Amino acid sequence: MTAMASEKTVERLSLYRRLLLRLRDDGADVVFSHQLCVPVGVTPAQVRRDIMQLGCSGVPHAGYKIKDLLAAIAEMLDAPQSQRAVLVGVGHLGLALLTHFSGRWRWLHVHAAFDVNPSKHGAIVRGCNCYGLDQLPRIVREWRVEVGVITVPMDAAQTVATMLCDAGVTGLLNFAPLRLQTPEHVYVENVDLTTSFEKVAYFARHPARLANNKNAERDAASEKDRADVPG
Amino acid sequence: MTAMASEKTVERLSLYRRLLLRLRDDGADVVFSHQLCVPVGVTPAQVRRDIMQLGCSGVPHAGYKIKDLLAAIAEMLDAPQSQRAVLVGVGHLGLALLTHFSGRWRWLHVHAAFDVNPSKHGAIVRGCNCYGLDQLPRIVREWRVEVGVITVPMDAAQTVATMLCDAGVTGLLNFAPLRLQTPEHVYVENVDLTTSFEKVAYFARHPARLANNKNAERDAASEKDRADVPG
DNA sequence: CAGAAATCGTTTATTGATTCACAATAGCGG
DNA sequence: CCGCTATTGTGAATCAATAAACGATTTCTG
Ligand SMILES: NC(=O)c1ccc[n+]([C@@H]2O[C@H](COP(=O)([O-])OP(=O)(O)OC[C@H]3O[C@@H](n4cnc5c(N)ncnc54)[C@H](O)[C@@H]3O)[C@@H](O)[C@H]2O)c1
Ligand SMILES: NC(=O)c1ccc[n+]([C@@H]2O[C@H](COP(=O)([O-])OP(=O)(O)OC[C@H]3O[C@@H](n4cnc5c(N)ncnc54)[C@H](O)[C@@H]3O)[C@@H](O)[C@H]2O)c1
Repeated sequence: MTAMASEKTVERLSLYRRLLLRLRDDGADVVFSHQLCVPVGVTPAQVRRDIMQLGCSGVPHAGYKIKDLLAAIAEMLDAPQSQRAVLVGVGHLGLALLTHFSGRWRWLHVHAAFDVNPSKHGAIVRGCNCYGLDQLPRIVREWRVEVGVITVPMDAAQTVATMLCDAGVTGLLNFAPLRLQTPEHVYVENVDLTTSFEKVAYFARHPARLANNKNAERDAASEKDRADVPG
Repeated sequence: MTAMASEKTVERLSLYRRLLLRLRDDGADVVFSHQLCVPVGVTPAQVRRDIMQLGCSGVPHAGYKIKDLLAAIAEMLDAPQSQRAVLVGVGHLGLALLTHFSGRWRWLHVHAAFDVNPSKHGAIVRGCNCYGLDQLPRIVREWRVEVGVITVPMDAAQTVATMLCDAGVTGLLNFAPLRLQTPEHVYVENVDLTTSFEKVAYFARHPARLANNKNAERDAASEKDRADVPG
């Protein structure tokens, strides 16, 4: 059915979804491409193209049905049955993530957490226990866990990543400030807060703005997407 | 002197620096482009190009002086004197960030934190106090704070962003799951953990890998950069 | 000292994503 | 029922980022 989406496309779909959910809760049934483009920071054409890739069709003067879009995005992004993740490193950051994400989604469940520190073992948040690292391979294998979240200190990150990959995960969300060496088939998403911080500091100091999602506002406001036929 | 760097370039420079610091601490004096490219996930040519933009020169066969590179990166990324940031929303995530980042850099100081909840007011971490929101405009203005970190719940994020922009910050690091509306001249870096999570889940489910920094390993290993002259 | 090997600097191509442009289409008002 | 307008769908053009290519340069080795 739908072909493989690119990283950028997946990012936008995630944003569209959150926006659509809010619109739906506000009572809207349909939406136009120029409504979606502003908060995501792209042009209406980009939105239409993304929706096309989803396999959805709109109606020229009537827009897209929000229900259809949500269903199509869910089919693309969410696991058909259910998908499990584990988190390793129940420190400041790990605990914040667990608190925030546990039980938030039906289709992606944070199944367990791990830490070397025995004082962290036991129940952490509802539906998620913390174990010693020795339990990791068994639990990941038994529950067919596909996603690993790494929130251990830098020095331990590579070891943990290797354990997770060996145990069979195929996706890693890495918060440690280094690039992990992983097998070819494992997808790694690095959330590098140090880099993000340095980026903001740099651009905050430089008044000349990069294309910073700002141009889209203008585009949508004046709806430049339509051909302004010359002559 | 050095021209404005692109977002991607700044990201790579941040990574180069951390790598170079480790190499230096291990006693190295010089480095080759193919050593830097692997952990950053690019080709040697890209590394050379970045270094060129820094205004540094290497010596064929002898590599680049690590000291020079670090100095050039610091000149590009770090504020000449000192730069201040504030954080708004001392919850799980905010506290994790404060603990991690406070006092970590000479050139970028987390000067203060803010929260609506009075129980959070007072000293949080060494060198960083927490105040009520009413103090925000005054402190940001008086200390010429340039960077604001937003870790409040989604519903409060836009209000906080507006306050910060009005008070004069020119860069925002936003952890709330929405796109902020800000004046033209303010740079916003969104750290969208929900999207990151959904991305990993998606690609973990899809064995066909995207260009995921993996090809660079091969390139560097076999040093394909050199012309393999045909005939 | 000469020739080989490695590495840099830079120009040129490639790639992939985004935007533009506009024909096709459907609602809407008279 | 008929133009009129707003909006979609999509091929072509543009753009930015990356990789390839290769001559120039320097060290190293015999
Ligand atoms: N907290 C932040 O705001 C922040 C910002 C940027 C980067 N990071 C990175 O995120 C990671 C975690 O940061 P943090 O602030 O939560 O650190 P933290 O010290 O609060 O927590 C680390 C946790 O990992 C556990 N741990 C240590 N070694 C382990 C191992 N081998 N296996 C399993 N668990 C182990 C520790 O017991 C601790 O509970 C670090 O790599 C840090 O560089 C954090
Ligand atoms: N914690 C995570 O792992 C995580 C993950 C994804 C996204 N986020 C986002 O990060 C933000 C913070 O998450 P959190 O887990 O730290 O939440 P939290 O509830 O633990 O902390 C929020 C803090 O903000 C304060 N606050 C509320 N309204 C405020 C206002 N108007 N002005 C100043 N302070 C205010 C609260 O008192 C609280 O201390 C949220 O937007 C959340 O969606 C967090």
